[in-house]
Amino acid sequence: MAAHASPGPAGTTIYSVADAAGVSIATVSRVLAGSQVVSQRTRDKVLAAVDRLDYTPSASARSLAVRQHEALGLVLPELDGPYFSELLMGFEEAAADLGLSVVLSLADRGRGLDATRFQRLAAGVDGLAVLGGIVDDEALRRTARQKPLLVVAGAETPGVDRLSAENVTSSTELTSHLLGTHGRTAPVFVGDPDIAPDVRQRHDGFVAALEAHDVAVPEPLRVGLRESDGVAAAELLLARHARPDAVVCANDETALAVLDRLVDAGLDVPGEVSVTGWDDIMTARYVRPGLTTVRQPVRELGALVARRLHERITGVDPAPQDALATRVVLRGSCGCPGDARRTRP
Amino acid sequence: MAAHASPGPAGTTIYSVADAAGVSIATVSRVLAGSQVVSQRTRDKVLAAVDRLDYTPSASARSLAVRQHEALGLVLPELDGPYFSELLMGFEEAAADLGLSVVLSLADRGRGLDATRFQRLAAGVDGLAVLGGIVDDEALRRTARQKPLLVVAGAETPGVDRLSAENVTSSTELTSHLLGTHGRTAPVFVGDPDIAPDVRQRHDGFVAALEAHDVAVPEPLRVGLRESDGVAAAELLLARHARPDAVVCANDETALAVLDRLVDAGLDVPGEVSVTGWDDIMTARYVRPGLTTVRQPVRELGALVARRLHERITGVDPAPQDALATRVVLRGSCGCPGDARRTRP
DNA sequence: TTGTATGCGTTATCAC
DNA sequence: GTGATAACGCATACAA
Repeated sequence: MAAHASPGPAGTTIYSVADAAGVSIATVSRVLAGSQVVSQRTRDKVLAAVDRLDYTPSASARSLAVRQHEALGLVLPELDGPYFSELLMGFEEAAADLGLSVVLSLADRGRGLDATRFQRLAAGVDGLAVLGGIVDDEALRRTARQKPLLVVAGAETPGVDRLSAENVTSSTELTSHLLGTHGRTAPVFVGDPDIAPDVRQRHDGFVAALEAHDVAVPEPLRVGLRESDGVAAAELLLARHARPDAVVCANDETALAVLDRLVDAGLDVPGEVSVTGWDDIMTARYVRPGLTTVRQPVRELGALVARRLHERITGVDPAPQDALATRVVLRGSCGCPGDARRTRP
Repeated sequence: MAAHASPGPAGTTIYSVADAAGVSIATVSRVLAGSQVVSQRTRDKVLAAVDRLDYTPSASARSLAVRQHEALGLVLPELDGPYFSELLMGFEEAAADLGLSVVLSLADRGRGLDATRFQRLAAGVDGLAVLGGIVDDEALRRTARQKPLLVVAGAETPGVDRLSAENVTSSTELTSHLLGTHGRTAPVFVGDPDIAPDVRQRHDGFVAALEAHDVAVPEPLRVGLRESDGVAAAELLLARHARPDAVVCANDETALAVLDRLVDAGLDVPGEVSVTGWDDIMTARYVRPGLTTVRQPVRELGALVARRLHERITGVDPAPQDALATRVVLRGSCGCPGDARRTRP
């Protein structure tokens, strides 16, 4: 065990330092701000005092004075899986490079983030990014009127900017690959388009491909995005009289579970049925057959979001930005010559 | 596209509200604080004004006044893999429940977090948690003197509290299982004990088991914790004249890579060689044979850290806390009847 | 029940 | 080059 909260130099303020150095607080402030006008001699005195007293300026006092929090907010769903980690990493790194700290808020799956917490978060930052579908539109618009706000991978909302990775086109490409190259004729989409704008767009792309190939569009299997949802979907699929010959899943977690459950039930993947995912998480490379999926530049997206926020905060007019390009990654689960070895990122 | 930074009700302060409601700022403050002394009539007037003006109190002004940031800091390495996500989730959730926000700082792998950023972070929170091995001891001690600081899964540092999951005992248990149940005689440890206190403790447990079984203790294979490090380790192992019959890896990422590479090279796992990991990440359940590993209550750890920090901030004397218990998860890769189906969490 | 006045720790605008 | 001093926006002790 160790020292409890401490009597230490806790109450050290700019006044203490000024006293100790025999100067005014203005001078201390100047020195700490790196102003060039102060003489070398004074500077040294001040720095010595700062060091001796172990002084750190109060962040809130500073924020209050400069009218800036020098912080960015980020609202994410409970993050498991690499998607959110990556997004967060990209965001944090970019923010740090800009000298901004990031305050993070995680929403409970399902419930979303309540307006109060959201507002409190917004109050402590200069701008914030919110993953699509977590905060309701009304709260979003209200906040957007107060400070820079960006919705990531979300639905279009009047009055609020957004940024995301491309979905529709690559989903069409992926599905067409299944229909064309692998001659699939009865594909099904696993995922609930209403659960998230991403999923909706992926479904849209799926539908577009089917229509282009004159294939009847089946109702999507509306399940969530977790492993357990994939298992449930697989059971449903297995119970059907007419089984699909291709399962296009909304993300890798569900796809992996489906793949696994199907193989388990004795089906030949990709012989009888193709399975695809979305995200290209680590496990996608390790399973056999390797999971065909779509890779998104998630980290870059996170970084871009932070930089864009900063631009808006500093008043720079941000250049219009298209959705970030994604890439279909072909492995064995769709029917491609599943290289036994996996494709490295 | 949407509204740029906005002329909106940005400069709305408690004074505006007071004016609009025809009361003093003290009353506004009271209403917002939920004080019961104010009359219903006034309360309504104020609330109406707040709503009409879309007022949100300034976080920094409030912090300055109450001398509290109502925020917790968390310093993590760049988080990939579920370990950090889980820790973060547990931490954030507990913090949110306590009404605290969390500001996150990610350290570049290797370099650690520079003292300046660390200090800036510390200045904006009431207490912070740091993952072991990221910030140097000196900076740690200095900060610990100023405000509650907790090191998670770190080395013992005089004057700094810490909290972690159990490592040594479960590592001994795991290794003994290899030596006893599976009759292994030439195990090797993959991981650098100097890279992190966790790894050191796992190695310590490994060594203890060998000594208890009168097995010569080999030099550990000092590599990092990423997949690529595991690949490198596997190559090294494969090149040896005398190959080990058990590979105890410091975490799952490296273990999976080792497992994969070994199987690839034609070795029989677990016939010729056992492979084990640590963490029980998702992929561990999906590979064949399933990866034997150790599961840590990471999320609980994160939550515990946040609560403990809060206790110390509020002056509660925290009860002494042992390391959190971990659990060995036996799957196929050690030689156990690798249930083809995986063990669910 | 409500209002007045002061302090919180900085930054920044003036003078000197 | 340096020092008073006024904001910054809120909480709160004290009066009324």
